[in-house]
Amino acid sequence: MSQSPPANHSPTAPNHQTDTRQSALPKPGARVRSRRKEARPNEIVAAALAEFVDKGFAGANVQAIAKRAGVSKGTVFVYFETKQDLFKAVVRDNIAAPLNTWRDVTRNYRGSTRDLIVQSMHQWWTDVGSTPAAGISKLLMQEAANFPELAQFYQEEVVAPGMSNMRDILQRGIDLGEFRVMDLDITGMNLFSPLLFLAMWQQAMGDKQPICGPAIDARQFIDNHVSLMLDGMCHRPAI
Amino acid sequence: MSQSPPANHSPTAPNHQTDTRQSALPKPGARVRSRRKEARPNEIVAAALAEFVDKGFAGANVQAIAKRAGVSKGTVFVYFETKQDLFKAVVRDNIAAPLNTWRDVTRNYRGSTRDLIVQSMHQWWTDVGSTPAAGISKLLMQEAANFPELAQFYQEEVVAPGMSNMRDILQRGIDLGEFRVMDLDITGMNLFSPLLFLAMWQQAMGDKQPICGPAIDARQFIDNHVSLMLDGMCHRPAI
DNA sequence: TATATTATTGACCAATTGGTCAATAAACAC
DNA sequence: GTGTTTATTGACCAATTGGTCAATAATATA
Repeated sequence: MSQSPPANHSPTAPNHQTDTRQSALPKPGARVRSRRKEARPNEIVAAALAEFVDKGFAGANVQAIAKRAGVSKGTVFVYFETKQDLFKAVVRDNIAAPLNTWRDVTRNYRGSTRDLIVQSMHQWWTDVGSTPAAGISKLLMQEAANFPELAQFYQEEVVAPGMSNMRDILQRGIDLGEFRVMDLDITGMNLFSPLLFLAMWQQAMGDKQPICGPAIDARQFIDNHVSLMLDGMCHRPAI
Repeated sequence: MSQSPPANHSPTAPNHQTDTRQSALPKPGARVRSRRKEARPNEIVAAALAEFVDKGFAGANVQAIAKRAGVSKGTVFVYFETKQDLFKAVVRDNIAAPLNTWRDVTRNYRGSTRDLIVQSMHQWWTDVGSTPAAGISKLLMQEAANFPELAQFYQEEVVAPGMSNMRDILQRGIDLGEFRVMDLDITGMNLFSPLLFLAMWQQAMGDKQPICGPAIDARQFIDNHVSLMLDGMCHRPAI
């Protein structure tokens, strides 16, 4: 039996939990063939993220991914059985990390819920919305129908916890007497979706004039949005 | 020179302005070959919309599009020079119509701006957000980078007019003394993006539990959102 | 240094698919 | 009917590409 090469990957899902976003590509100067078994998966996943976000699943070219990772196409298939597996790894690896750090902001926060919301949103923008990881959202929006299991994974691992976090924040505001009572789920979506939309939009349009004229400034956008959502657009009598 | 077949298409852009969304597919019963020169482009565009929205540009299969349209692959290439041309036609044809009818609501409206906003948003949801045409947004979000000219077209023909309409509405509210002064562009985006997001989300996730648990009801979503944006989440003293 | 191990490679294969075109069948003119 | 026109077709081509695997070069070991 030709039980040939490294066969690193456990049957389905290799677990390289590392945040791939800033993993360096291999030094280009070196010998023609370099051996970097440990580092390979992350390098490949990082390269694949860029390619997939750029071209979508079907449009992405494995050879191009390999090139970005400084590796031959064969190597890619050593570490990932199929293009689909690679895609799944990309999604999985880029989803977990940011969310957890984001949720930590909510717990043991001392100030007003208004400030919590503002800070939490800025935090999210810094950690996710403005990073390549935001491309995952754009990507999944397109590919969800073709990868139902990934869609469900995303649902469970990102959407549900995210919504839960939003609910916690809103409930906190209600409990502290800051907010009036409202539907937590829908309000959470109303509150958060503009941010998500902006992130996806900027992923899609890049530096091309986003929405209109000058580029949207995320900080201004968030501050304005929170101000509207909390105080409303209508005139308010001075209290 | 073999100047062979129909050569219907003007060099670049055939102008079939019809709304393709409900154009019927050809009757399946009939002869094997039927000749329907006039109807073909719309049928093909309609079929292509579904396929492109489903699979994305690269993932879409021309043969599958042809099959959906009840036509052979060759016929598709009679009416559209390349797959890219077909894609452009799909985007162009599904963009123009809805927006105009939407803007008409704004002009000569008599009631309060609050009601105008509510009605306008429900209108948009009925005419666009809940229809297959909303898939175009999802589609462009993914393909914009690969079709810069289409992105610009979308920008000019949809985004800019849409934003302009939002500005008009907000300005109306300010002029009538209903709203406080605010940044029209950013507020317009804040106000509208949740709807766009919901439309794209439902396009992506279909009937799979959207966002959380039970399916989001668009009407409730819109009403809640408007209520928040106008009155705010914070307690208001009774006026 | 000599030998064994294994990560990496690139030539190769098979399947897919965008696109072509001569043949054909439907409509039309008479 | 007969002949002409033309919309439609499906076999076909060439290029692309996901995936394979024996050969190879980098280590590890002795």
